[in-house]
Amino acid sequence: MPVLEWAGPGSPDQAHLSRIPIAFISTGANCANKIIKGEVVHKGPLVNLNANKFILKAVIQDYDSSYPLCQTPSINVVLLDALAKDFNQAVNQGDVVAASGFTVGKSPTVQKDKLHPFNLLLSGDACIYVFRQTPSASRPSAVIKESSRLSKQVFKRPKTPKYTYVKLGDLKPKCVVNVYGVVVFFKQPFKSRGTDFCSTLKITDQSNQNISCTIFCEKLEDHPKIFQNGDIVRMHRVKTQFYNGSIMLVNTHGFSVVTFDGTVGADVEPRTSSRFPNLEQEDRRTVEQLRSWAASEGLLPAVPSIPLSDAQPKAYFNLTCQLLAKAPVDSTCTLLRVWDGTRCPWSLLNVIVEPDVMEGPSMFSKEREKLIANILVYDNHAEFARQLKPGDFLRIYNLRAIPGSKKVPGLAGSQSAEEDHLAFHLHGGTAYGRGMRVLPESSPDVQQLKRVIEGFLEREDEEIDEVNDSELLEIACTPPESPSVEAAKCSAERRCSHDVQPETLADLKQRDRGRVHHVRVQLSSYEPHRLHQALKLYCSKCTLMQEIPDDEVVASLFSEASKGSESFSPPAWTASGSVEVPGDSLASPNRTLHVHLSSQLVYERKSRELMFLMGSTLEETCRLAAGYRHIVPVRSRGGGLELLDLTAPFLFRGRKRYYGCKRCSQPTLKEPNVEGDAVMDKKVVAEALGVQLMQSVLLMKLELRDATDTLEAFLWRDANHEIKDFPPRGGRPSASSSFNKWRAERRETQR
DNA sequence: GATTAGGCTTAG
Repeated sequence: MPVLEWAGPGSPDQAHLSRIPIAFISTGANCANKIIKGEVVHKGPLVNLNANKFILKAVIQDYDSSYPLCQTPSINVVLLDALAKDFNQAVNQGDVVAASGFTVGKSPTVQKDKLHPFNLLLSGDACIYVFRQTPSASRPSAVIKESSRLSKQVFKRPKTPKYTYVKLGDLKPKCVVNVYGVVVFFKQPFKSRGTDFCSTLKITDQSNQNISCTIFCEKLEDHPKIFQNGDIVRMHRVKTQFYNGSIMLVNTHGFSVVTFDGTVGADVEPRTSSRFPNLEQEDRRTVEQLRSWAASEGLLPAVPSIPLSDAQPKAYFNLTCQLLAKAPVDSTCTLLRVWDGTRCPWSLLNVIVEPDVMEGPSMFSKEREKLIANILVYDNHAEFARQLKPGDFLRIYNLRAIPGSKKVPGLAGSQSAEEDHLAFHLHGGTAYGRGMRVLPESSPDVQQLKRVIEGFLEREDEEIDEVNDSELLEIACTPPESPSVEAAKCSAERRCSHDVQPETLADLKQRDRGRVHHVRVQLSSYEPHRLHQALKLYCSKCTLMQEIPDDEVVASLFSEASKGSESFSPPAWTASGSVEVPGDSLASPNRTLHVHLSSQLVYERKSRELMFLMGSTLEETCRLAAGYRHIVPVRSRGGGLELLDLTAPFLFRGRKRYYGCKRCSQPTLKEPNVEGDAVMDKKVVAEALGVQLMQSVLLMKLELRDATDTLEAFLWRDANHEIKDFPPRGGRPSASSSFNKWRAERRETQR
């Protein structure tokens, strides 16, 4: 029996089913023709046991406001198979449901969860009715609206549950409550040692009690969205506990939180991930009362953060800024290049990283560089920084300005920071709320920041125009071969010096191919917009151009290759061994990593030169690549070993990856010839493996236009660097595929 | 399926 929607007037307890309060449920009670009704305060994941066998656990809290909230009975509900699947699709946490046709069993978890001593089992003929708050807007497609059983019944829209809030001075131990409070201390969510993220905050209200709260949630979006002290939080279903002699709050089943700006007079805009934040007029009143009380107590800081122009040496401060670019420095440190439109009066530390590891522009105009602060973020924050994108607006908490730092890490390890320079560090750890968060564009502080930045950009544009004009004038006035009066007059053009007559695009297209042309055109578009996306793989043998595969694709090829558990015998020239890698869950069981080394190299004590690796993930391969000169991933197939699909790199060398051409390679597993003093390199390995090595090249596609026609042009040449394990995200394939098409046509016309 | 943290500066 599927999950049925329950909408319209009436309620199931008026039908042939009579409602039984959750408190009365027991194995002795007659539950035939009984219905229970309540709110889903917890919805567990849908677990697939095997083919078409599913289980889902939920907790339903009695839908009866006559109980004090901390005594309202809740019961575990176990749903099986089709019903579990339908429930998973159609019901959300917070929905009100009714259930019939259930059986009652003893709850095996009563000692731990302190919920109802019995649980409900729903399968087969059992039925769940869902009440929808906004039936037209959010009806899930899986929900079947009417059925023979439902059509006879008329249901009543229940009243929205009315929440009561306990003042922080009235908290009693071991109760589940709803509270409001003004934030006086907070930490952004950080990864706990368990499975969840943890938020720590301290709140207060008119009763002048400071109450510590700890929130554990797996998902970041379920955590309170606190931007600064003075923000107001409303929390539903937190439980009170005694710790160190005082009462504190921890979230419990059905927890939800809404945060509001604490500024008197600001809009009462809820910050929440909940689709139905359930905001009543009374909530607005409460927020406004707390705001004016907090203002009178001086709880809202005068400024949310300090601009770069006011940064003082040795001080810790909060910074609101925009991320312009970022780059990993080493495994524990990431560089964030940020600005807030103001200029720090101290000269700032310059951190040098390779341009190709920089995400975002690697250079800015001279004027803008003066406003950019380099921030080194460490440890847990470097990990968080991975998910940031250039353009994001950030608030960085407890940032430290360090004067005259002597050393900076990574590539610049030997680079000494000059005296009197100011370095910005976000140290590891969360002490004093240290951390960062992305602010939404709608936030008033971001709006203010954008105004300052836009003011700078406008001035910069004007200055660039002036610079360009004068540069062009200089070029135009410098006589090339034959100075002409006309060239000197025309200051807005660059001229080339060769003597091929310009022609129109329409004419050019009529001409035979293979000639050199000279055109005067406008650039109407180009791609890619980021240099790293211009990096492609190119086979010099067959001229195939292809995109660097996405890390996700490569990772899936590795995981696919590690699944095969066929028996195999490694080539006779190898020395082999294996390692058991413990799996971290049922879904990822133990794996075996097989390592094959060349016996010859082992004999010559050069075992770190080359390793054939089988059963590893992409991540493990990258990690091992730090300790081996060459790593070749392999898989078992047909009783032997073979290379992975050539979409994946066939060779890892340190952070560099090498790819083979799918068309031109004839992969085989042979021992590379490294006799005597021969040096092993990518070419030796590729040759032994029958792989046609692909080169890395830069390719840009330009869309040219003049009055007569348009034309695609390719700009390409050898890339001066090799492919490293930075993610080639967002590279659009169109440039390489249209390049391939062009080459194919060109070959056709040359025949 | 319980556990996580329980503010209070890194030491680059």
